Amino acid sequence: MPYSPEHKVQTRARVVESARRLFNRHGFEQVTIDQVMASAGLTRGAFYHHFDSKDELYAAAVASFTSCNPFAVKTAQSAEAIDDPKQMAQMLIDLYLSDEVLDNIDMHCPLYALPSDVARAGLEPQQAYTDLIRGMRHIYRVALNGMRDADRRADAMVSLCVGGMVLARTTNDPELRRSLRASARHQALALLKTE
Amino acid sequence: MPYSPEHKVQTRARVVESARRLFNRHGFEQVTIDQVMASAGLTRGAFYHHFDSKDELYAAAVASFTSCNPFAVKTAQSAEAIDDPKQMAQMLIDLYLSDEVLDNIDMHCPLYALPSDVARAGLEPQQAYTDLIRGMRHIYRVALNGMRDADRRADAMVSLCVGGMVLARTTNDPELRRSLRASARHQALALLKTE
DNA sequence: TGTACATCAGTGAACGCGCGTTCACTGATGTAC
DNA sequence: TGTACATCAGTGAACGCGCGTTCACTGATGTAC
Repeated sequence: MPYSPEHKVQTRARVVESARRLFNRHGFEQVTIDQVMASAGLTRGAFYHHFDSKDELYAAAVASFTSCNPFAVKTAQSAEAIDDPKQMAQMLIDLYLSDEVLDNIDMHCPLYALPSDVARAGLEPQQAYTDLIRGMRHIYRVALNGMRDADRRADAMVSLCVGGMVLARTTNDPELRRSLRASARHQALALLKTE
Repeated sequence: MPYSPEHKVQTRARVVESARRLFNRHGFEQVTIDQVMASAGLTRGAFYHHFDSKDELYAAAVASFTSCNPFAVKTAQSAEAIDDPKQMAQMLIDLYLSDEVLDNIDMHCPLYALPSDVARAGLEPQQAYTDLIRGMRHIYRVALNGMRDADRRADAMVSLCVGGMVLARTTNDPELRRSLRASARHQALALLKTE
């Protein structure tokens, strides 16, 4: 029994994490297996000891979005236990649309990092995205609990956050990048607070 | 002087239109020159009589977004002349987030059809996107003319429309697709109407 | 404790296909006479 | 009006590179004795 049983598991996790980062930055199709393996400190050939195909790597990377994404469902699950869900939602909105996150691609949420890639991809990535969206919405629903139109407002807050960041990433005009996110943030916070 | 002078111009336009449609549907990198030319009723070799490279085709296709996009700047330019800008904005919101448009990929606005592609692309596509965003925002600004927070609200309306459609395209859950767009629509209309 | 062994993660050369690009050619068209 | 010609849009075979995948191998590791 060569190598400890966790050895392979850890290596695989390292490969998936490299893939997740590279996919987030460059998109699925633009990233090669060589790049992923090199980024994990390995060479091409080892890849097929861990995955049957590149498609299987998509699935694994996308599955890891849920747990790796800094804004993800994890947070959603503990949202109800937190002292002040409203304050938590406010922090999430501020962080999500912040300069700090926009300027650091590795922190980008997959929801705006590769939406058109996922729209064209298979069922598994779309399922993972569905979970992400529901998780984010859940945080806002908890924060709005009992208020008028809570569900509808939570939906709109998700669209505002993701829409603001998607658009900011597609334009090279600094003022437009700033303005869109500031307005999305302001409106999302207004939906959180009024009445 | 073989062929009429417009012959080449028309052929080129046909190629660009094929490219625009295919890019909108599959993304930049997933579409081959063979596909574009076949879709325009030509063969591979003719491509290089019209373009120096595939990159030049991106630029041409993206430049054509502005004029071809069913929601684009064209409309924006005439918005001020229209009888009721508010009604026009409402129609745009309803159409933009409608089932009819979601179910017909060729009608999809590039803003949500290939945002992550453009975020990774060069300056020209991003410039074309900047124009599209400004054009859409302009319609809403005109509609909100004189109202409190008009600019901020117009920004938020753009993020809501694009965000709602981006998210709807990434999930395969019918109820989530419906809910996100309905809420975005409701909230955008509320921003248009209140006070 | 030390040594031979079995296992299997990792290596890197090789293969084959697809796609962007090139190029020698064909043939449809407008013009000159 | 009819015919020879020049032009150049369009053709399709060929090239070369990159990338996903395969495969025979190497060598690091834990185990048995």
